[in-house]
Amino acid sequence: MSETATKELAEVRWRKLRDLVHEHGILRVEELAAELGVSAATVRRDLAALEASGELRRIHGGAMAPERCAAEPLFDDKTAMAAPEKQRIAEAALTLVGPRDVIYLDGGSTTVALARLLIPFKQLTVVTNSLRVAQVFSNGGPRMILTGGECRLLSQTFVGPLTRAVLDQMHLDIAFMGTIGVSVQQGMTTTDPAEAFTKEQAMARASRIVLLADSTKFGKTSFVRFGTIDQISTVITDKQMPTAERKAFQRAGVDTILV
Amino acid sequence: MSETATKELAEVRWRKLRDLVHEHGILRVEELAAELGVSAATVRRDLAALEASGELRRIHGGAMAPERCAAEPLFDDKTAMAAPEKQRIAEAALTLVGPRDVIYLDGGSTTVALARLLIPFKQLTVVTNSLRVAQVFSNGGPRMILTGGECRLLSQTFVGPLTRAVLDQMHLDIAFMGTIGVSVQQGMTTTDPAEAFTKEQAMARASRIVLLADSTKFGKTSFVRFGTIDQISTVITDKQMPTAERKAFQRAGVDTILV
DNA sequence: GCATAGTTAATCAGATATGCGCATCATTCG
DNA sequence: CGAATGATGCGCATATCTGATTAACTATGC
Repeated sequence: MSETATKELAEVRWRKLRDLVHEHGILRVEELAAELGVSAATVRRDLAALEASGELRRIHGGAMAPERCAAEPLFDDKTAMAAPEKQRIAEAALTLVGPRDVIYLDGGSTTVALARLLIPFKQLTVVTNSLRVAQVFSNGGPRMILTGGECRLLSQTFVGPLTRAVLDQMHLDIAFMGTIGVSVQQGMTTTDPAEAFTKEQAMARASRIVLLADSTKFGKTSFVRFGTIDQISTVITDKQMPTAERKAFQRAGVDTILV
Repeated sequence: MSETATKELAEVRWRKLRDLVHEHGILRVEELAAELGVSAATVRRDLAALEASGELRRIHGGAMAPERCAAEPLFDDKTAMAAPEKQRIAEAALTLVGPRDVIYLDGGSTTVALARLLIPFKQLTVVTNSLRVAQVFSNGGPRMILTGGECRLLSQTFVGPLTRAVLDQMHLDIAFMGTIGVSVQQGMTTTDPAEAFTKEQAMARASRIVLLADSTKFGKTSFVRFGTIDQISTVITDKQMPTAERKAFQRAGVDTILV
């Protein structure tokens, strides 16, 4: 309630911070510190808070506006440097695939890693809505079927009602799904309704649903739900998966593979 | 107050890297290092990360854009063959497109050339069954809808019955078609029945059908017919088009554009 | 088939950024 | 007035990034 104008309130600084990052797209910590007249430590604390509420994205040395990375062909919310976990998750996923299965590969960098491992298995049939996955197989590999639909640039996937017409006609042995967030209460969530619709279509056609999600995805909730955890047959993640979530998944009867 | 004294953030460098590779198609590590002002080791690390997320492909000595790395010999041979004519044909085709049209781009190198010209026209809707066309627009461009279907490696297109479900639901202002051969007697022919089926589906939905074919295609006949010349509204070709065919097309009421 | 040149992966050292604990300062409330 | 609460800044330990060096690998020529 007090109006001491000597030092601006934290809320005011946060607002400025949001605007600065929004305007410049990308800024380093020291620039923000100089602009706001506070120390780098404070800026880091602020950035941590704002990242937790999803208003920006922290990167080494600074911060980025989330819509800036949306404009770029970044199709994963996390930095590409988190690759080793994704690679191990993909390798574990490979063991679930039978030699002549029909499998679905959702969009996301983890499924791209899996796709690369699948190139030698020519007897497989891979259904996907991901342009990146299609590129992986464009030199040869399994039989590939693309769902079609409208291209969503951010995720490099084809989504929307048109997808349904294709997916309706097929049966899938395993659907390997990615997600933005997954939690016990909210299930699996993603940012785009059309994306969620297409994910639902694929999962509805699959005998088994396997969620590929590194541990940072757990407890997160995005905008649109596309499934609940009891739909999941198996989840493959890394050892940093929170213990609480782990127990909840066990209770829900979900096989959990930690890599 | 802006100074370039501080080193740019890694994210900025990645963005430049993506743009450079997409622009040049293929680049050496040392060229990238010089352009970005960092060491070759850093470039290699960046390339590894970007490859892991499928945004480019590494090759010995450098990196390639994904749309060029799928070096299907036949497809690229066709690209190299008569490239200047194809470019001029594409430029002529561009003049037929209205600002908010819904157009179909068939597979083939000429349609890829046209697609490149269409990138600035964000208000267009482009429907295609060509992976190459999809890759052209993957960094932004018109609204893009991919038909889906089974991937035919040789032509890098998606074909077959599944395509029908998607195409059935839409209307196209102009369908820009490629072909293997076209003759007055046999009409337009191609090598693959599934490919032909998909071409028929697209043409059936289009108000106008524009054939993009360099002069070497005339008089040739391939395996499967997918249309007759009286279905064609306009044909765009080069000045070496045989005179006999030219007259026959005129008699059939086909507009002929020679470039 | 071997040798050579060029390229890459692995490793280490230096620089920079980050997270955490603690001290300081301001504000609030008893 | 004094203690409690909370925000801020500083210093240090840790983590991450970058560049250089070297060994292993690959492609090409002979």
